[in-house]
Order: sequence, then structure tokens, then C-alpha cells
Amino acid sequence: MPELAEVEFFRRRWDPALGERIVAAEIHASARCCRGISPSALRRAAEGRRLLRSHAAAKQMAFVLEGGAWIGVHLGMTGELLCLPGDAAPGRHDHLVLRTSRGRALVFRDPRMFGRIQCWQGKGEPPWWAAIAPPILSPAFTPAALAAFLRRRARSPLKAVLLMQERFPGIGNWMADEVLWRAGLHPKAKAGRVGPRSLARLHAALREVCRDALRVIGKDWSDPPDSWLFNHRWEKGGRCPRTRGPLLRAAVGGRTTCWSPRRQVLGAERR
DNA sequence: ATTCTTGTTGCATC
DNA sequence: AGATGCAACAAGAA
Repeated sequence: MPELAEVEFFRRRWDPALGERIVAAEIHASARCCRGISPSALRRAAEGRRLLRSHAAAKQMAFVLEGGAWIGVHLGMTGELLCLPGDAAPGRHDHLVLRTSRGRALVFRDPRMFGRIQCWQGKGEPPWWAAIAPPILSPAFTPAALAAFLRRRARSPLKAVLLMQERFPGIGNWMADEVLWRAGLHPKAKAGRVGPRSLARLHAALREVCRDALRVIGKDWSDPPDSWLFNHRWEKGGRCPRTRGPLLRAAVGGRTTCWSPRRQVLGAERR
């Protein structure tokens, strides 16, 4: 589920505990989500420290604690964060529970365990946080940078390219489809064949979808309007909100992809 | 029962 | 060397 805006939404779930002290960190050591870190390091980073602030970037979150300690969370496919009353017993898929001084339980829940917890302590940002690509909504995301990236991935379908986090941080399956639909580009179009006008539309659509998603879903997870492809992409017999024509679905770049064949015509990307 | 899934990684192949 | 494609990871829903 979690892409850019959903991650921003979940990040704020732990906000009620900002300023509170973590009194205990309960880790299900068997959980795959904690691969690569030691439970004791995570406990050292969390226990006895106050939660100062949190960040979201791409599909990741970071929670900053006193003393330069960081806890990183990637929600994977099915992860979520919850803030529960402190006496709540952890469920089967609650892999990390932070108990706070004011009686809250900050829970990382992830049935499918594709998510990941990281921790770090030191000066400045942890390397895994600093390595995240600059946001699509930042000035660094220029049409020229987009063009250069498409050239390098010339033989891949646009859909597969938009899922590459090193250039499109936070874009996931539904956002990629939404972007291509708004830009009027076919998901199977080769990245290397995108002409200047299509490039400009793709650049604009990327920024627009990020902005809209953060405003609508990131803020309070409201339902997106029916004018988005989002509301129709899984509907049986769903129709394109702009052309009223049928929507097609197929695997592109290994992922289920939905597009509107009347809007997104293969070959039109060359302009 | 079977097939699907809004993510990432590692490996084989081009 | 770098780009590309795909299986694997695991659980639950349809």
C-alpha cells in the first residue's frame, strides 16, 4: 500500500508521542523486518530517550530521538504504524512496539514482512537516510535530469522506469499509473523514445501527482476524487474518467498496470 | 484451490 | 560495465 503520500500519512501516526520518552522497545527478534540490525542496538537507540521529531522521504520514515539516535522504517508492501493505548497487547504481526512514558504503544505492524526497521546513532544523518534521492517536488528534479535518466534507461518501458527509486523517490505502482495516465503516455512506451513535448508533460504530471497525493492522501487519507484514475483502476469494467472509454490492464515491468488506451497511445510519446 | 497483491533485492542474462 | 528481466521473500484476500 504505502507510496509517497501513504508514508507521509503513517509517519504522523506516531505524532501524539512526540516529546515523550521511550521506556521500552519490544522487538520480535524473529521478524524479518529487523534483518540487518541487532535487537540490542535498536534497544540502545530507543530506550530512555525522548522522541524528538520525524521525517518522511520517498517510501521511508525516520524517527529522531535524543542523543543523535535514529529509527528508520520502511513499510514494504503491507506495513503500517499505529499509536495504541499502552496496555495494548502486541498482535501477531506487530514486530516492533515502543512503549512511551505517557502510556502509549507505538506499533510497527507488517503481516507480509517486506518492510524494514533500521537504527543508527551518530552525528548528522544516517547514511541510509542521506542516500535517498532528492524529492520530485524539489528544485533538483528538473526536466533535464528527467531526460538524462530516460536516456540511460532507453530500452525499458516507461512504467518500469517510473518505479526506480533512485530517480523517482516515493513513486509506486498506483502513482506511476496515475502519472502516465495524466501525461497521456503509454506505460509500454520505451523511455528512450520520449520526445520533448511528452517529456514536458511527464515532468509536469510527476510533480502534479506527488502534490495531489500528499494533499489528499498524505493529509488525512481522504478518498481521492473520481477525476483521478486511482478510483477506477481496480474496478471491474472501470472506465477512464476523461475519455469514458474502457481501461486496460496488463503486467508491464512485472507489475499490474492500468491505462486508458484512448488517451495513452503507443507511439504518441515521440512528440 | 489458485492466483492475485500499491515493494525491494539479488542474480542471470543481455 | 551497465542495463534489463524475473524469481524470491510472506501472508492474506478474492
